[in-house]
Amino acid sequence: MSTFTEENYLKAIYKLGHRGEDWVSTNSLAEILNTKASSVTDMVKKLAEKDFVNYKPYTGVNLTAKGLEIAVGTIRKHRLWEVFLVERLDFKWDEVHEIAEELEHINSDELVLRLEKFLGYPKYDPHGDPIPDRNGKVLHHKNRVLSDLKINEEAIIVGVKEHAPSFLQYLEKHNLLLGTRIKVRNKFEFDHSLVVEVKGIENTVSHQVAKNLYVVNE
Amino acid sequence: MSTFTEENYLKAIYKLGHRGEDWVSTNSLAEILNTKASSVTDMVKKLAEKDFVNYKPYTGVNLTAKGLEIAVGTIRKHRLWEVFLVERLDFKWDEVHEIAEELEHINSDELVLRLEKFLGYPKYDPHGDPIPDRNGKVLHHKNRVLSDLKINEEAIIVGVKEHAPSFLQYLEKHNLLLGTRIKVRNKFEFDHSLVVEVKGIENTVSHQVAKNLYVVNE
DNA sequence: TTAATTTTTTAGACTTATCTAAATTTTTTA
DNA sequence: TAAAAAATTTAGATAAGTCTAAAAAATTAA
Ligand SMILES: [Mn+2]
Ligand SMILES: [Mn+2]
Ligand SMILES: [Mn+2]
Ligand SMILES: [Mn+2]
Repeated sequence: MSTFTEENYLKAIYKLGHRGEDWVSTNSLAEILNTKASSVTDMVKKLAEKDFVNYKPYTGVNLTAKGLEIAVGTIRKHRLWEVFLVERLDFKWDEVHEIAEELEHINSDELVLRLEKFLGYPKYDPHGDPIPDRNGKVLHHKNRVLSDLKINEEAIIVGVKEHAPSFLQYLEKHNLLLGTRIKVRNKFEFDHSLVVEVKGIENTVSHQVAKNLYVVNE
Repeated sequence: MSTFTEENYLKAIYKLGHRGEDWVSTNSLAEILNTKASSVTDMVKKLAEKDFVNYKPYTGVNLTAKGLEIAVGTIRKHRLWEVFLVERLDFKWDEVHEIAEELEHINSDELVLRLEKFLGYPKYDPHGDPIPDRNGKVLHHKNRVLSDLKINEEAIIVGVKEHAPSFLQYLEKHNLLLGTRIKVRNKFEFDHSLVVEVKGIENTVSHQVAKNLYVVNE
């Protein structure tokens, strides 16, 4: 069994671990968990004690198989609940993250399985993030972002890298929702902004926005 | 704001307070909260500090308006989630209590309102218990139990006083689900058991069962 | 390659919720 | 109404998770 706090630490380690480095630093964890480095050191020692992480002093931590299972399971619950909130309770995609942060810690395997069935076995959450299956398998294929596209390339928006409500609201206002087909009309060297065509209308998009939108061709 | 633990204490005080006494004792709380009397004493002092309860040493506690609001709000959430689990996720009525014990602590007013709407504003939970409305109003009218009926009286089962899964499973096996019309055919002085007619079939029911089934005439 | 800076850990303290054992108060019994 | 029993509170500890301040280690810069 794992607590609310432990699940949040494991999830954070998972997310940082997938940003490239194989050892996640104390400081980076402290930052995304809104806590202090000294608290993180204490906590990761306890997680190592329970065999959820490997901990090397002054180097960092990474997940054991046991820790990975909990982290992915928690993310699976988070994303399934987000689908429920948006598709069944009519929440907007920028309103669900905080609530899902609580719901993800409800522990009942049966509940998750039935929720998943009720929702029709969704593959992605409202932000385009893949939902791990019951065995912990996760699809990973969102490698390109809008700013990677060349002039005249066409693509479809499939996800967001940044999840801040303000960003999601911006996308909604500018018709840049998931599933939208876009074409790059122009790119500017100066500030890396680009002009995209959305439903026949041209729009200027900043680099800040373009690098946070996942796209696929066709 | 109130924590998981505080909400459980307030809910317990509410339930015990509605069993007659105006002051709820330390020991009775310790029993239903599966904790020790000394822990309860510590906790109720903190609750009094926050103005959730009135506390009189050696006498007991009762809820303030603030405490009552939290208690009823928590019960409201619990029962709405139970409806969701049974009606939407196809859980059986004896499987939902433990999960609802966790879900009831998710704090988002918006979530509760939308869940209630999604469920079609149910008035009762799967065990026949009334769901408090958004203003904290609760319907209370389950005064009679099966054992109160006289011979030849007819009634409909509308709720259970005991919520143990084993009792609920017993009722299911014996066709004594909510909404069932029954008629008392005989009553035995000796052990207070009674014979009831259910869908044309006669069944013997123990006093233990009969006193835990809420009924209404007509 | 020493000095300065940054990162990480340790030490000691605090809060919440719990426990056991002992003390105190209330209730019951004789 | 005094003694016995039961209920309740207090005292002192513990575990989880957090903090600040200080020490130690690692990294970067001169
Ligand atoms: Mn989210
Ligand atoms: Mn999401
Ligand atoms: Mn219940
Ligand atoms: Mn119920």
